[in-house]
Amino acid sequence: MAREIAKAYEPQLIEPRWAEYWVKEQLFKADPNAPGPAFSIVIPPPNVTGSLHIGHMLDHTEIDILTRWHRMRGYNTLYLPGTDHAGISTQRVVVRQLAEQGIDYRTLGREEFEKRVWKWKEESGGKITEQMKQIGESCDWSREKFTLSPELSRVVRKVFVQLYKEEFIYRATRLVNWCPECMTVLSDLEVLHEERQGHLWYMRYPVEGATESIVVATTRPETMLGDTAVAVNPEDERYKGLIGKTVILPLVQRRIPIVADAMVDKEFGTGAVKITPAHDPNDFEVGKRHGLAEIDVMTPEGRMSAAAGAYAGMDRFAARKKVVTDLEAAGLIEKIAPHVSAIGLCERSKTVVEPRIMTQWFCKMKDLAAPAIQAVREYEPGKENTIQIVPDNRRQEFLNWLDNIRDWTLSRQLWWGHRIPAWYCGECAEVIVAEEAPAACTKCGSGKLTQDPDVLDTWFSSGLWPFSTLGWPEKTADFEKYYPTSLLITGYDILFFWVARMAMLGIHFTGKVPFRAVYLHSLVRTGSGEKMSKSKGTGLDPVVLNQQYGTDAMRFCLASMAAPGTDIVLSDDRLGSARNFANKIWNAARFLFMNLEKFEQGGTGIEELAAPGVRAGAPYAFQGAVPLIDGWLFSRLAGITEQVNAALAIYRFHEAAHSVYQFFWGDFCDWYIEWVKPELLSTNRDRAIVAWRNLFAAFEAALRLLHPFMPFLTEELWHQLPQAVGAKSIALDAYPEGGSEWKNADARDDFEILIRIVTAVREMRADGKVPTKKEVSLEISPANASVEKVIKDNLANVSRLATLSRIDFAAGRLSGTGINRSTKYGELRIPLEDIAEATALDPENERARLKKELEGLQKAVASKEAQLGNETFRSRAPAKIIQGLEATLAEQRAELKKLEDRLKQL
RNA sequence: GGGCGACUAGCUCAGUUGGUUAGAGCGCUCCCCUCACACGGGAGAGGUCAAAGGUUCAAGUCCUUUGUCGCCCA
Repeated sequence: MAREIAKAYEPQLIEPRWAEYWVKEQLFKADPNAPGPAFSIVIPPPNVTGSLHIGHMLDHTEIDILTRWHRMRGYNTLYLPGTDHAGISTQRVVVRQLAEQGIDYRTLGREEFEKRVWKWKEESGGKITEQMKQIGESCDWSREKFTLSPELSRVVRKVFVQLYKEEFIYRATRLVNWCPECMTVLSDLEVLHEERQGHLWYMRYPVEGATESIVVATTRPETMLGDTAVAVNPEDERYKGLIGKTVILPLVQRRIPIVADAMVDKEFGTGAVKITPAHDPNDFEVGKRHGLAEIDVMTPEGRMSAAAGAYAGMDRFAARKKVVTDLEAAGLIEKIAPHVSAIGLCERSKTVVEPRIMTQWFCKMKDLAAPAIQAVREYEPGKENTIQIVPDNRRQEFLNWLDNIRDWTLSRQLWWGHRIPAWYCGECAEVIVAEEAPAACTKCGSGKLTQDPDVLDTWFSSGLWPFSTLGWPEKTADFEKYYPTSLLITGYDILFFWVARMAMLGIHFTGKVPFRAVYLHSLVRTGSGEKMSKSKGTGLDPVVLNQQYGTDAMRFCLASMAAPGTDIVLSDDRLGSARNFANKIWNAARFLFMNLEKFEQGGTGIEELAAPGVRAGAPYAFQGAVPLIDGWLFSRLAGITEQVNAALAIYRFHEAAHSVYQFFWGDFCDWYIEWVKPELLSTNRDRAIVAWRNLFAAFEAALRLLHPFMPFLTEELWHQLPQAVGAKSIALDAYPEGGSEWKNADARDDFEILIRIVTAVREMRADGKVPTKKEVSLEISPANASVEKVIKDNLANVSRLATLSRIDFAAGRLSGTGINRSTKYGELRIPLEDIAEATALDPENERARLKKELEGLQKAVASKEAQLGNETFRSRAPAKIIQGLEATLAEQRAELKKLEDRLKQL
C-alpha cells in the first residue's frame, strides 16, 4: 500500500475536496427523530448579499467547534444556517449601484426597485453561504432559511398582528431619529454617539416692548428658525422677572414666550435656552409641557424647509453658517465659544442624525422586557426557562439595558424589507392591521385601501429567528425537538439589537426562552487595536487568509486566542504559528505512513494494526505489560482530553486549543514518537506490532480530539488510518471521553524521570558546548532504587535521545571534573576527558551559571523558611499548602547543598 | 454625566474561586539542514505583573485612590 504524502502540509489540496464531500453527503443533516439529547444552534444570520469577514470567521469557528464537539459526543445536533435581508445596508448598496448608472431609485418606483434588489440578491446572495461551505461549517444545509422568504414573512406578519392586537404595537407621532442620507427613521440603537469639537453660540433675543434682551446659548443655531419659546429655570434668580414675557425671534420676527421649566440647567451657557420642539428631544418634552407649537424647519433630505422662510432650500449646515452671519450682521451674536458636544450619527451612513417629528409604528417594550429580565436574572444551572449569559459582565449590561428600555421604533422608510401589514381606509381613515391584505375596509366597507408604505426594522424579523426557522407557529418535529435552542454564539456588539429582542419575542410567543445560553465572543481587532472595518480598509479577508494559511490553521489560531471577554488581535505571526502546527500534524502522519510502508514489507498488513479495542480499555500490552511509554502517553491523553472537554464546556476555547497543541506537539511528537521510533522497526515482530497498534490508537484518538478545531486536516488523515476503513467521516465518530481507566500514575512518574534525565543531559551538553552529534559517557548517581531501575530499563532510549555512548551508575557523591548537574532524581556527570578534546570548559561560565541558579534557590528557600517559620501561617493555612511547601523546601535545600558543594569544588 | 474593561517578557496575549521559583506563541541568542517536519530539532536569555496605599499568615489575583487607553449607555 504505497502512499504519496507531500512533504509539507498543503491545505489547498485537501480542503475543497472535503468541503464538497460534507455538503454532498449531507453528513450534518439533522433528524429530530434520531436518538440523543438535542443540541441545536441557529446561526446569527449574516447579510444575504454580504461576504464572509473576519468577525464571521471567529463566530462561525466557535459555533462549529462546539457543534462538531457535541455531535461527536452523541448529541442529536442541529446547526441551522441562513441569511438576513439586512434592510438598510442592502438598500443602500442597490441605491448606490443605480446611482452609478445615473438612475435615481425613487424614479424607478417601488415595484421596479424591489425587483432590482431581488435581482441583486440572486446574483450575490449565494456568496456567503458558498463561503461557509468552503470553510467546512457543519451546517444542515437542507434547513437553510432567509428572513425575507415567504415562509418567514408569514411569521413576521402573524407576530406583528398579534402584538398589535395585544396593544404592544401602536402608531404615534413622536420625535424620532431621522437619517437624511438613508432617508429613514432609525431606532435609538442605530444612532451612534460621538463627541465632536464644535461651538456654543450665544445669541441675543430681544424682549418685546423692552430694551432688555435675553441671551441663549446653542450648539445648533440653524434650528432657531423653528424656535417656539425660550426657557429658563424657575429657580434662576437672574431670569425670574422675564418669565411670561415675550421675545421677538430674530430673523423670522416670530413672537415667542419665555417659559419656566425645571429641565433647564442653570449652569449651562447663560442659563436660558432656546426651545425648538421639532428638532430636539429635550425641547420636544418642554414643548409638550407648555403646549408650544412644533415647527419643522427641515425637509427629509436635511435641507431647510419652507417653514424656514428665507433659508428654505439651504442645506442644514450651510444654513447654520448663514444664520450666524446674519445674526452677527444684526449684532445679535454675543459670543462664540468652543464646545465639545455629543452628536448622533447614523450607524450606517455616519450622517448626523436629525431629530424630526413623525408618525411611526412603535413597540411598547416594558412588559415584553420583564419576562426576559426574569429569565436572565434568575438563571441557575439546570433551571428551566432561564438564560445563561457568558461572560458574566455582559449579563449585567443586558439587565441594565432592559431595565431602562424604551419603546422601539419599528418602521423604516425603505422599500426592501417586510412591509408593515397595515392598511388605511381612504374613506373613513380606519387602520386595519391584518396578516393578509383585506379586500375592503372592515369599518365602512370601502375598497379604497392603501397599505402603509414602510417596512419593518430588520431586527424585528431577526428577533423571531430561533423559532421562525424551526417552523413555528406549527408544532413541527423540528420545533419540538430543537426549541429552545441550546446555545447562541454571537458578538457582544449585537447584544441589544438582536439577543435582547430574541429573548423578549421568543418568550412572548413561545412561552419558552429561545436559547438556554448565550456566549458572547469578542471582536477581532487590527494590530492597532481598532475594530476591523472594510470601509477603512483595515479588514482582513478571511478567505484570503484561509488560502494563505489554511482554514484549519485559521480556525485553530482564532480558537487559541478566543479567551472569553478579550478582543482578538490577529497577526501574521499568530497565523503562521497555527499553520506550523498543522504542518506538524501533517508530518507526524507522514512519518507514520512512511515507516508503515517499510513495516508492511515485513508482511504485516495495516489491518492487523487497527486497534479498535484500545478505545474501550487500556493500551496494548507486550508480554503482559503495557510498555512504559504507552502507559505514559495514554495517561497524558486521558488527562488532556479531560482538560479539553472541561474547557469547551465553559467556552474556554483558548484553553482547549492550548491543551491539544501541547499534547500533540510536546507529548506526542517530541517524546512519544521519538521514543518509539526504534520499537516500530524492531526485529522483534511482536514488540513492533504492539508499538504500531498503540501508535495508531494514540494518533487516531488525537485526530478525533483535534477534529472540532481542524476539521479538514483531521478528516484527511483519519481516512488513511486502519481504524477508519469503511467509515464515512471522523465527524460522525465519537469524541474522546478521557476516562480515568487510561490514567496511570506510575507510568507518568516513571517517564517524568526519563524526561528529566534526558533534558538534564542535554542542558549539560549545551552548557559544555559539546558538539551536537558527539557521543559522550554519563555517570549517574541515582537518588533511589526506582530511579535506577527506570533508567536501567530504558538505557538504549536514554542514550539515544541524550546522545550518550554509555551510562555508568555510581553511588553517593560524584567526584571528578567535567560537567556536573544535580537533579531531584540524582547527580549527573559528563567526565572531562569526554569533552576536553572538543571544548575547553570555561570554569568562569560554569561558576556564573551556578551562582545564578544558587541565588534563585536561596531566595526561594528563604521565603519558604520565613513562611513556614511563621506561627500564624501554620495555624491558618490549609494543611495541603503547608505539606506541599515543606516537601518543596526539603528538595530545594538538598539542591542548594549540592550547588554549594559544586561551587566550592570549582 | 453613568457604567464596564484593559494595563503581566521586545511584540500579541493567557493566568477559574488569593496559596509552593508568574506562563504561551512570535521575536531574540547559541548549537544542529540527525533518514516525519528548517512551517523543523536541542538549549537559553528576558518580567520589582501601570503607580501608590490597604486587607490577609499569604496579593498578578481582593479593596481604595491615581494615571494611561479602549468600549458601552445617556
